[in-house]
Amino acid sequence: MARSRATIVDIARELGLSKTTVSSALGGTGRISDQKRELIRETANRLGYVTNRAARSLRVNRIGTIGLYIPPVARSLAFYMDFAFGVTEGAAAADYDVTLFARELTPQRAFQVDGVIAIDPSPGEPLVAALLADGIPVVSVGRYTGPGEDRILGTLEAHHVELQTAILDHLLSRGRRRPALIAVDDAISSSWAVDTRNTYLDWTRRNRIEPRVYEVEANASPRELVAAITDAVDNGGADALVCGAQGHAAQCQIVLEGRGLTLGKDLDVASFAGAASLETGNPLISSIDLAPRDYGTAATELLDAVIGEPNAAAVHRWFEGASVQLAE
Amino acid sequence: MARSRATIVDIARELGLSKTTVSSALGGTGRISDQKRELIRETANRLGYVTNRAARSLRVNRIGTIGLYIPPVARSLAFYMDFAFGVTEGAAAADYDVTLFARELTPQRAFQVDGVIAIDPSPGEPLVAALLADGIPVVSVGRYTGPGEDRILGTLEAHHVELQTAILDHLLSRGRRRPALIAVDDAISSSWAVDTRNTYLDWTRRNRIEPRVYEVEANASPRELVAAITDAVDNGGADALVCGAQGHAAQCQIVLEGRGLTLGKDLDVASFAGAASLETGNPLISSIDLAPRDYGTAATELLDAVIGEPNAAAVHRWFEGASVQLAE
DNA sequence: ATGACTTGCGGGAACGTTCCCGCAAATAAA
DNA sequence: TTTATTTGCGGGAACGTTCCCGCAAGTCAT
Repeated sequence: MARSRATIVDIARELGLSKTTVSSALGGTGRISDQKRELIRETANRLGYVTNRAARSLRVNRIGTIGLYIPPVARSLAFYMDFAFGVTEGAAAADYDVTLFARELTPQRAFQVDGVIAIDPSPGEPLVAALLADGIPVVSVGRYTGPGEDRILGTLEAHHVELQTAILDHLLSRGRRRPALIAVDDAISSSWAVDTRNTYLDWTRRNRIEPRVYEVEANASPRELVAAITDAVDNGGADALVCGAQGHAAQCQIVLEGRGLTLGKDLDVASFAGAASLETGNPLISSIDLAPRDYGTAATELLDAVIGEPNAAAVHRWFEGASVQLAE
Repeated sequence: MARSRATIVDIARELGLSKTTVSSALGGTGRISDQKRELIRETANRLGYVTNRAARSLRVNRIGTIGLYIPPVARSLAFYMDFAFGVTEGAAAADYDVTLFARELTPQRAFQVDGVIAIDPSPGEPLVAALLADGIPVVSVGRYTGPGEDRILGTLEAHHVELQTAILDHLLSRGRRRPALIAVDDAISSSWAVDTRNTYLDWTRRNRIEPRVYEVEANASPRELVAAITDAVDNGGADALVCGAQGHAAQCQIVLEGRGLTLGKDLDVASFAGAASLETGNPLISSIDLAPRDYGTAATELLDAVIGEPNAAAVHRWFEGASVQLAE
């Protein structure tokens, strides 16, 4: 297999020391003279030593790995990809590996992690429920509701309501009194989807505006999306389109400009999920940058913290990295 | 931490047997009577036993984990997401975990895997080169060229040339003699990007057709894409648009229909990367379904095979799961 | 009956760490 | 000087598996 690597005893033998000394020198523990510690470190990477995680795990009873669960319904969204890489980044900093959880995992695999991050879990998501039932530390990004929800150790949320309200208020300040919401359909009932809908409805109620909600599937074909847009503009009389799903604002732009309309003048377009390059970079489209990468590392940090004290009370933390880009 | 689980000796004690017996019963090795083997299996999952992978890894000198490397330039493409989940699926079948490799990995982490799958590596991709230099078994999906390329143990490729040629031939059979290629720009020089360009150019040469190549960035803004499409149709006189990047065909459709053109009549649109729901499902758009999920599991199977015999000659394997959907 | 062979199981070492202890030498306090 | 205390290091067990043996009892051929 992989050519056998140098171990801690190889280093010890090389220097005429004991493995205990080498171990504590490398681990930063114990009482070792500074010169000796440095010497050990040098020879360690001279010999190409890399610590055997299996042996360490066995000894310290810690896996050194966190699981990442991404719901199947959303797998095609680029947001989750960036989030995933944010997680690996944060994990590397805290010396964790990240393993991908497919939906159907055997219970076997569930125990090969110190904890898991579940992003946008649907209510009662079976995998999350199973993990909770087994006592695995779980951090939910977005709120989880369902069986075992009281065992969730940490929840990380972005200020969706405030950010989205800021965009709606901005549209209003630009004189748009008939903004329509192009929403993803209810099949995704993550707390984000729920918040989005409620924020819009509450906002219309507060401002005495008639709500216009147009539903499309998360992975809608362009045809369906165009239909929704057309419906909103022609029949609904919308003067602004607010898109829930990533990528939709870009499509709106193409459709509207194809019809000879000018963005920012005839109509406004805004995006609630504009993290990807598609929406950002267009100064005419107000959008929320969820900063998925940072979001991911924040989730890892939270998980690391709650793994540390597994029977503390549930932690709720806000992610402050998201921001809103207002048009003009 | 995780509440301590039953071990193999717990089972042995419970049944008055030795740990050796239990181990071989569970592992399917050794000589054990069938009743006893069954009895052991029963009590194992009665006690909720799950094998400690750290201990096993330590003993058998095998990690039980494969790394998955996805190039940063392409992270936003849904194709890779599906591919990744295909990998986890195949990995689970062969009892591997899958860990995500961020670009900047410490050498430490590189040794915590039995092998890695690199999808669409750019020539000389530093991470792949580093892995190869360290003797880690690497399977490349798409061809890898660059330092250490002779140490690549396996390469998996789809029949891009044949599939793409089939689409181009089909366009020609429909009377389209001026198909334009909307290609991703040269920043992505994976073998796929190279093949795509060459296939198109070779095909135009063979058929004595003037090539029309329009470059956009992989993550082009809609504005840039629209510009390229407009350019191709208005200035280039294209009668068909062939899209290299995923999602672009869908945008083409919107733009063209927005201009009052009818797909399949006034103009044809085809996609070389139509795996996502955006392109498929539209019978008017010819497209290649790369079957990313199956592609991923095939890659895992290949990796598993080459890990088995690390000093065999390099294996090249064709992925047969991709298919082409022709319009009409 | 005697020998050869098979079946069913157990003892014990080893994988590479970490961590609890112990112990000598050096230093500080008395 | 004597007595504490600190500093620097090493011995050895333990984590949970797997795997090489060995050994008794049973089966079969001679």
